[in-house]
Amino acid sequence: MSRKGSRTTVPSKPDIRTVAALAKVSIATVSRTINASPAVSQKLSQRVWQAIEQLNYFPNTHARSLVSGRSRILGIIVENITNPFFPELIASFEEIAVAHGYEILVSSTNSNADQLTSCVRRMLERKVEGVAVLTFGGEEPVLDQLAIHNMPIVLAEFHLEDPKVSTILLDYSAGIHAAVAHLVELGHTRIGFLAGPHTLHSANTRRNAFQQTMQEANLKVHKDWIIECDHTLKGGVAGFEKIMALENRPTALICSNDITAIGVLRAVYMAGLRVPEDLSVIGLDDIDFAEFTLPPLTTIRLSRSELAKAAFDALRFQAENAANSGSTVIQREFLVSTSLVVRGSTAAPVADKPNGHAKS
Amino acid sequence: MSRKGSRTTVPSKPDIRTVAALAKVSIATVSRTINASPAVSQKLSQRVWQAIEQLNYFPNTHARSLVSGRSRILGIIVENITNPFFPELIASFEEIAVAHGYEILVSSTNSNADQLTSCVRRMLERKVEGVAVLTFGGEEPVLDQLAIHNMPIVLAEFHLEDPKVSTILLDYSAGIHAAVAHLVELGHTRIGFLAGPHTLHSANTRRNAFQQTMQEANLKVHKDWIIECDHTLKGGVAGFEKIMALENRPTALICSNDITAIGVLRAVYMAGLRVPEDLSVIGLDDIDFAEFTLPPLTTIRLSRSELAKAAFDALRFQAENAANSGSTVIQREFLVSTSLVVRGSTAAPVADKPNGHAKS
DNA sequence: TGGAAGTATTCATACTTTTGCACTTGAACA
DNA sequence: TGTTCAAGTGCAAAAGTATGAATACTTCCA
Repeated sequence: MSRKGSRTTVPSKPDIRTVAALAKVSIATVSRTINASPAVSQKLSQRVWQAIEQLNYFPNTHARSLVSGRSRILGIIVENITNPFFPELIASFEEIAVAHGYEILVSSTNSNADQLTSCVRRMLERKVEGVAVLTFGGEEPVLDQLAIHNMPIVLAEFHLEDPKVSTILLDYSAGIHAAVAHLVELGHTRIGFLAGPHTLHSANTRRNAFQQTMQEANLKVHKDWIIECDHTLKGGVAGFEKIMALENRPTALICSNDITAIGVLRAVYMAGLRVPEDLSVIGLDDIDFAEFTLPPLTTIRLSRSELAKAAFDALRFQAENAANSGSTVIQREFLVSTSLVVRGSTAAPVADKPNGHAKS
Repeated sequence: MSRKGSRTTVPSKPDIRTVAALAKVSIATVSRTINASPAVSQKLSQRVWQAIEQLNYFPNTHARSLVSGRSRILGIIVENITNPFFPELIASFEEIAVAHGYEILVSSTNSNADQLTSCVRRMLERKVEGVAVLTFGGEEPVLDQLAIHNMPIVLAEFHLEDPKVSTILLDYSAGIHAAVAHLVELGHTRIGFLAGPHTLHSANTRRNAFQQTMQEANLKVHKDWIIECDHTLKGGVAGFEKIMALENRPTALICSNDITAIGVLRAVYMAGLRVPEDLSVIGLDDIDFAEFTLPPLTTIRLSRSELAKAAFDALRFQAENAANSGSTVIQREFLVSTSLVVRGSTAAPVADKPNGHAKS
């Protein structure tokens, strides 16, 4: 309705010109003031800021991005926002990003290739300055789309030979090592592992870390004691049923994620057995909920905030470097560690019979 | 580095000019083609689309928003993304928005006024076309910021007299009515309610709905049986402890949200009692997790997808109306209903003693 | 007082797209 | 053949900001 110049009754949408007029300077000076350019004198700067506040002005980000080529938006793609692991991650990522003046664009793929394609496309359209792909799946193919456009990317647990791609390595060994040590200390030697789907990088890394740790501890891992589940509650239930079907059962179970462990908790209860008396259970992730299960879950903590920070740093290094015509060598590998949180789902095994009916 | 004209080896970032050149038309025609203007002939349209695909071109959204004044971004502000209620809501909202060509900006306030201010500001800066404020809290003051800028807003359970503000009413009565009927049918007459904090609109509406339903069912509600909690797991535990401290206890408990109910489940177990034998428990929300508690939680379902749809519709009506110089009257009130989901946390009360030790 | 040497400010252009208006073209009609 | 009209295209001016180059203003010294 009202074009420029018709600043009528409503004080709506002041632009940089309005500010310039009020402060009696040129728009260039206003722009430099806002961007804290050292080329503007104290005196003027003050006058300009005063005008800005008086008008309640803020710059139009679209115009800014258009001319500067920088959107100050970061993308974060997760597998499924409904999985309690991710909201915490997103929250941390948002907090850090906002603190550094970035906006974030969240998208979940639901492990669906089409959705991934769609959100990669949308991020490209919005000209994000970098994308954190924290799906833990094997979506490399689609990532090419991003790489082609020379977009900074950060991946978890997957390495890609491209100068714009950074990697976050999750060091499970510390946490798993502590978990095994904890179980051994309690007297366990028969320790099983409920693995995640072999299509997930993270699941494989976790399983490998477990096997290596057990080897180092000189503990034999029975083949039947490593069971592939699907990282869901139902998967945990199914996994435990497979354990129950065994002649020769483990007395402790480490699960590839907390959700699976909670499924096991449920299944044990339904089978009329008890955790931790009849079976010790350890999860992985330490989602918020782990503290409130029955019994509270002993678990290997994977810090979402550390992960988020690593992802943000990786992206920022790239973005900032790109902005400064950059050719400096930048850090492209980040490490996030894990640790054990002992709660109520682990205890000493019953002495003799290893199949859970010992006490009777 | 490379200004316009230097389209070198790399086929990066084709712009509308590139397309126009390849299709041998003016950029205006390209623009009209993309925006499906009827003024462009079939023949040219085809040629243009071919060029677009060949170049893998997509328009610069920043330039678009700058000139058109429409960002095609919607904001959604939630209280805490870590609360399992919200991710589902966000996921639904995102799905609908993306399907309609909108992008979404998510932000959580963590019930912190500063954070709310900050994210309102950011949304204003990014020129979102509307904001869904689904915090269920009492943040009216800050909303002025949005209203001042003539921003379409949709609120849950709160009415604001502003033509740009729409409201979603949550109809708890259906669900609560069914819940009470279900309990009565099982034989309960002594029904308590664990309310949420009185500072939350939603908590008040829920409590009121409960009281009214009870009145209609001719059931007396003992004052002590309505206890204010804080919608957290710990709140549920604390609430149950207050119930236990009573001489005269209810045999069934309806909780203002699922998290509280899960806290009760835990507290009951710790007290050496059992759900549902010693106490029937009903939640509200039906978060994903409710299905997997021990026992599975009977709860009043509040459909997140319906809520998301209502929020999106409200915003779209406003945005579209604003875009078309609009003066048509638009719908500004939306209703979302609730329903009962019966699972394992409800059963007939024990016959005599109402204090949970009946069986002994 | 004239001018050099900085420093502070403004000018002008660029970023990419949309859109009102003007123009071309060909057909229909007198 | 000349005129009118409509449909289809193109031209050019926005939109709000950033920034290199050019100019105006200091300050200081000879």
